[in-house]
Amino acid sequence: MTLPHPNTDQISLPIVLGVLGDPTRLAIVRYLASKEGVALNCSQFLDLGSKTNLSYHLAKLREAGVTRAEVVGTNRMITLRRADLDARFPGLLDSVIAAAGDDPALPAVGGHDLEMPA
Amino acid sequence: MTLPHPNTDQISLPIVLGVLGDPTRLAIVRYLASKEGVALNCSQFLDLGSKTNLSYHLAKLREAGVTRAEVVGTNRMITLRRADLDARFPGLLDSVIAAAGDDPALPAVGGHDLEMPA
DNA sequence: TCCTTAGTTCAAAAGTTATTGAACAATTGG
DNA sequence: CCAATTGTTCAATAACTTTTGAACTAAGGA
Repeated sequence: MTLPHPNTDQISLPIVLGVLGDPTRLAIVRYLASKEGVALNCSQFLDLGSKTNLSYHLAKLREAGVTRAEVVGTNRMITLRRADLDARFPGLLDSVIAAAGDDPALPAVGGHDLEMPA
Repeated sequence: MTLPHPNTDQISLPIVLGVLGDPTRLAIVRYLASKEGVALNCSQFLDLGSKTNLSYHLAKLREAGVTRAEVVGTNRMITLRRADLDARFPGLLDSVIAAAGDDPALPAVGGHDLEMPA
């Protein structure tokens, strides 16, 4: 009952960039980064799309090696693979997240501000 | 006879990431970065695809704001918009180029090594 | 056991992107 | 002017991506 993830050395730059080049997925990553250390389940992201659609986007992120999904009961607890991404592409994730933080055109999760925890 | 380019403030993060999430375009950017300061014309990239196909990819890069194309006679002299990208997304281009430099799976231009000028 | 919750899978539809060749335009040099 | 060079545009096609709803699985609680 574990989901498939690429090893760190299998993470591919063009695939990661392509996966992040979608506003919904960028919003997911941005939100995960703002809640680093906290594992979130899929329903936290329902603002960004339908359940089916999120399942699709979260699978893309997982298969690209951007996120990790752990099965806990009926939940998938999702985290950013920050250490793996930093090891493979130093500075990339930070600059993407910083750039995304400045962008008012990107969708956001919840009504809640990204900086303040609920 | 000038080609359309976005202003610096119109450069969009998801569009830039999406555009860089293609091996051919990543190779173009990597090669431009290795020849920074030098303006290249399209035929320098013919290793990466047909003339038509390169015209397509170079247009994508230009429209995303990643490159600048200046019309000089029948040539388009192409440069990286490094200063604009650095201003808009600090650190992003550097980390992408550094990561791409490590990746043996990416296509390369010419037989020539990226580090040594011809 | 039955119901609910969480999420996946499947197939279809819609939309987008990449690649190709043929035709075209603009400039340069003879 | 004529031909060569450089690159674009167009239409077609192929391939991929995104989105949807309906059906499904698996775990947990009453």
